[in-house]
Amino acid sequence: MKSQLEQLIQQAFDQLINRGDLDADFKANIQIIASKDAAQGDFATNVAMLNAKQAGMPPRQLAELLVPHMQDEQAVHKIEIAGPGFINFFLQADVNQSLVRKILEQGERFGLSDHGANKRIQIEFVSANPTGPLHVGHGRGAAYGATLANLLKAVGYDVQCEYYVNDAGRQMDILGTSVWLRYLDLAGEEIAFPSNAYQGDYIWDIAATLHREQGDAFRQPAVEVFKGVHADHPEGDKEKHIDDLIENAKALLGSEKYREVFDLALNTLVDVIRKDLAQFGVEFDEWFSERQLTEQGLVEKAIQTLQDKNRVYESHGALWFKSTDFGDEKDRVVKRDNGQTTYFASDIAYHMNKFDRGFEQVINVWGADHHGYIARVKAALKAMDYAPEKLEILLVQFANLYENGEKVAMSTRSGEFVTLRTLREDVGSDAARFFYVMRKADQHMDFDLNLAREQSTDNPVYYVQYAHARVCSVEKQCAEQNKEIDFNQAQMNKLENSHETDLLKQLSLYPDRLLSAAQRREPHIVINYLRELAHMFHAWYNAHKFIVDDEGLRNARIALAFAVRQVIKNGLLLIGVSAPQEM
RNA sequence: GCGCUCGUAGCUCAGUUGGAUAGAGUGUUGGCCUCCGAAGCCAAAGGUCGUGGGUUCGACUCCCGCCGAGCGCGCCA
Repeated sequence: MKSQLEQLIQQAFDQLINRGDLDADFKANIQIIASKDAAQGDFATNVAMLNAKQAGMPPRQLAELLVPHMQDEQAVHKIEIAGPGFINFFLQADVNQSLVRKILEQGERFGLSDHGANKRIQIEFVSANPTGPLHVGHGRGAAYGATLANLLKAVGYDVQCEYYVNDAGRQMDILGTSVWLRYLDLAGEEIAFPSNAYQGDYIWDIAATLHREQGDAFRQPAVEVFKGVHADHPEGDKEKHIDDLIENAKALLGSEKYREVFDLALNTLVDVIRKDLAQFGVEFDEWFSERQLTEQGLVEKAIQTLQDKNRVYESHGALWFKSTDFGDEKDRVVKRDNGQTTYFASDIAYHMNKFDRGFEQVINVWGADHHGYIARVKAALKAMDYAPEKLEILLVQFANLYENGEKVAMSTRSGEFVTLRTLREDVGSDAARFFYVMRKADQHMDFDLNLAREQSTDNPVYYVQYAHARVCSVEKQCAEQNKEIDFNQAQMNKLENSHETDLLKQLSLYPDRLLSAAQRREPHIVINYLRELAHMFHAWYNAHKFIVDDEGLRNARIALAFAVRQVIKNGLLLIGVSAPQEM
């Protein structure tokens, strides 16, 4: 409807230009909004004000000139000029009535569009280090990313979901060594477990697997393991302590066995993460390995490319990328003085690789604590002559958990964190997905556990789901009362009370809201829409009986109720929440 | 100190990218089941949109200062 009105307005401007009322090079700026108040029609435009200056006349005068040229649109019943120069459109009543049939025909396809023109777009999200199970902070990124991916698919993009597995680097060495130390403990060695190692119980589990499958094959005497190792905290430096242990582990085990322990830990955790996400309704098309970048020489290639373009220099034995030339606040090391490439170097190679794989648009969903990296990654792309605007970095703020009015304290390293699994088992997948996406992603949010758990009126998830279940219940009632549902008998023009016209209008807005949510990367728009729709439905349900004797009215109302149910289901599906028949 | 994000009802948050009288949920108060599911509905009350300037027909929205909050500023990942 909006685009039809847009055309109508453009035509009116064209005619004014033809008549000479406006200059030939006049370019109209057109905006249309859905009116909030029924007194202001169904849609309104502010074109008269927006273009008044360019037209060289007051807004109201421009509006008076435009309106006579907007008469030949069937769907429009009445056009009014109001206030400082708003033009309000009142639609014919039957415009939205025919919409109900359209929704019922299109079913799950209602609301979808081909706006994205099948453009290839990649969205990378979660990408948590596989050093432990996912926690509730990752959950928000997972829910947000998955919903955004669904939205982009819904409006016609060819979407690929990717998880970047950080399976290289020091953190992973700490993980492998943590497992090995626990294993040594199980094998009977006296082990003082480092304060900086991973403390969680899952480390014990992996160690136990290793011990069960390999017996003492990986055992080394504790004296050797701790030989020449710096003291741990608080007497010494915990970072040096763990680094020394890693060195000893590599030396004592040899590269092959070390890799075995490392891979066991890695694979176990990636598997745990994958299953966690799957049970949360989040699936990835690709699990992209960081290690693979190094092994295939892509990191070296990236650095070489920068070198060829003269974007790097040496200083203090390290290799620096001159990112300040591209908007970063300081230059960054890509290769350390010990010859190792940095995480940032991998990231450059990774992003090059994304575009080399042919994606026209790339989206990264990052935790907000990473916002400092945006400038340097974009700088790298610029330096490589890739278009930095094709990389979109969306930030997700952390969610603070609240229970009984108190903030739940969390810290990853100490092992005191609430896992995503725990949350899901606690409040349920539906509530978790709904709550995470309910708030704008770049805002801090308070996640109220008590509320999410609650199966009551307070909980907005149930509120929306309940509307869906209620319609299902009406359908059942019809069967029980032997009232056959026959939409051919429906007299849609009998839907004339304000609840019904409000609902019809709300339904008509769905495709537009979906598009807007996708374009703005703001899935919470869909949730707000569904809450509004559910509220209008509940109000209607309370005010009017659907199963009435008048066959024409009864079928019309049931048709409308079914349309509402369909749209609620479609919307819930997008955010990964179920639409139950009963609850 | 510098940078990023933010400040809207007692609380949690929206506000259609600058539009008409700033909204919803929750909480408080009071109503609505002989009726298709009360996990619902209706009503009241609650605001100097942190603050002071600026831009214009028009500002919660854009610009600047100040106050306050969170995050980031490694040859870690």
